[in-house]
Amino acid sequence: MTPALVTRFAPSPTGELHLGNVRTALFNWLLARRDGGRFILRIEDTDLERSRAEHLAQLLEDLRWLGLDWDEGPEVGGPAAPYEQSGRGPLYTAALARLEAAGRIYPCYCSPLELELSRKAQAAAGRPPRYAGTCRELDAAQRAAHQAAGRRPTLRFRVPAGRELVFEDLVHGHQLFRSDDIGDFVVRRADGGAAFFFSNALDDSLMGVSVVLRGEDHLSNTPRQLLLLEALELPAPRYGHLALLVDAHGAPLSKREGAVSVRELRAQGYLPAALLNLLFRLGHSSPLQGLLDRPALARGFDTAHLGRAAARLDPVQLAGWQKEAVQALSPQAAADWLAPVLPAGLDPTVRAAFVAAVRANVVLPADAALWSAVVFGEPPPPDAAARAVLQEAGPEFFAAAAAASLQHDRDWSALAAAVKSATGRKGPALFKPLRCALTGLDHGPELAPLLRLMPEGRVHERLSRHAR
RNA sequence: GCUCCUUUCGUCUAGAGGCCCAGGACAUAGCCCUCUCAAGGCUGUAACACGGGUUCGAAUCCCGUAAGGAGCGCCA
Repeated sequence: MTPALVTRFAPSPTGELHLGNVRTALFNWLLARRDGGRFILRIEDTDLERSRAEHLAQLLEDLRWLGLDWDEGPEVGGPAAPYEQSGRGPLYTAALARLEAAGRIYPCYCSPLELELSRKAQAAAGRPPRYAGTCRELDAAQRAAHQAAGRRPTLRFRVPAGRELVFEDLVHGHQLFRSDDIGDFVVRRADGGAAFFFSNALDDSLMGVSVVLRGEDHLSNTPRQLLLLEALELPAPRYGHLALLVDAHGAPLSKREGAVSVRELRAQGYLPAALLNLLFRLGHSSPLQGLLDRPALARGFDTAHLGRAAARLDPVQLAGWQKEAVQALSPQAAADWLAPVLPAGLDPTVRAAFVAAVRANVVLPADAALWSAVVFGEPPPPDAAARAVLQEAGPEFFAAAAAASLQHDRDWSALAAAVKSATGRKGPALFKPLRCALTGLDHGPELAPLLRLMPEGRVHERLSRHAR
């Protein structure tokens, strides 16, 4: 039997989840779901300084909102618990002891300042800024002297010389790196905490992760992790390095580009389906067209179709998927989605009618808020285009319209017919001024359903305003 | 600086030597529908970074160049 496919998402709770991370999570999730495998959520909170409990809570909530559920991880547990690295110290200590016994690591007493200076000197000499190996061959007496001086050492991995590290990347194919290009790296910090390369690779192996889809920024670090796992005699997962996501201007995604955090997008009213469908096609292609639900996305996911070039996050494409997602909402879901911008305590039947009338014109709830104001409250003052139309029609037109509206309140076709016979206007010359007077805009959803929902007398009031 | 990665319409991408004077989606333009807008339908504009090879034949293979990115951290 083939071993089950196990993927994972391993964020660190140091900030808000952004679309780049979500895409990584999504791809791993899709892969597991497609193959009936397991999806693990592991929290890399070894940086106590920056990891925050509220970030973790938000992270879990954001993932659940998106529908990316995990089979093992925080709040659900699993055979490899705990799933927060902050609770896995003993595992790291044990693995470090094995490396120590095998002579694969050594204490390094260099201070951050010394290392910084060393890197600068190397850069100035045109050499790669790598660890110089200062503490590599210290004898017992030298170590004792450093200890006596009160220095707290880091532990470094002794990178073997002359090795070629080879692996098959799921995205980039055959990869070859030379160990001679890699300096001895830190596996345990001076404060006793496990370093990223170490804990990350160890946990993947310990948790039985079989495929790791991660950002391309880890590609050239992969040989270190391979070396580590080899020294530990642990199996390595297969890696696939995803091209990075860049912002609308082609610059790397960063915190300063505000609108990419999931929380913000959610607050603006973007739907999970829109985000998921956009991300599914960023750096991944599929012959499948149109809006797909999560099971369909999973069925259509294929690592063979992961792209190698950086993908640009285009707000216009996001809006496109959002439109599709809005159109695909059930009437009830659409009503729930728009509820926050509608008057409180609105009759459910009225609410449903309003949502049905307006939804084709709505991308975000803020768009519906405008029509809500038009129907249930006070519309914004006419814009320039509407003012021009109002002026062209003139007060006599609206006097006739206002008079007609007394007989035909909230009945659009009857009202229009009456105004038509009273004024002789027809077509756009008839409808446009009425629309502008009623809504303040020269465009928008069909008027008939909108008028039916308005309070009694409101139509007359708005038409009268322009009768002078 | 060194190592590695990347480069097809505005954007996301298809394309794994002839099926490609390059296909789809979003955006955009026009038309239809229509009281307007949106939605929907139809039609159109628009791309192989550049230069050399290899080959009967290259978007696809090789080599350079350019541009962008990543890594080389006691950050994850």
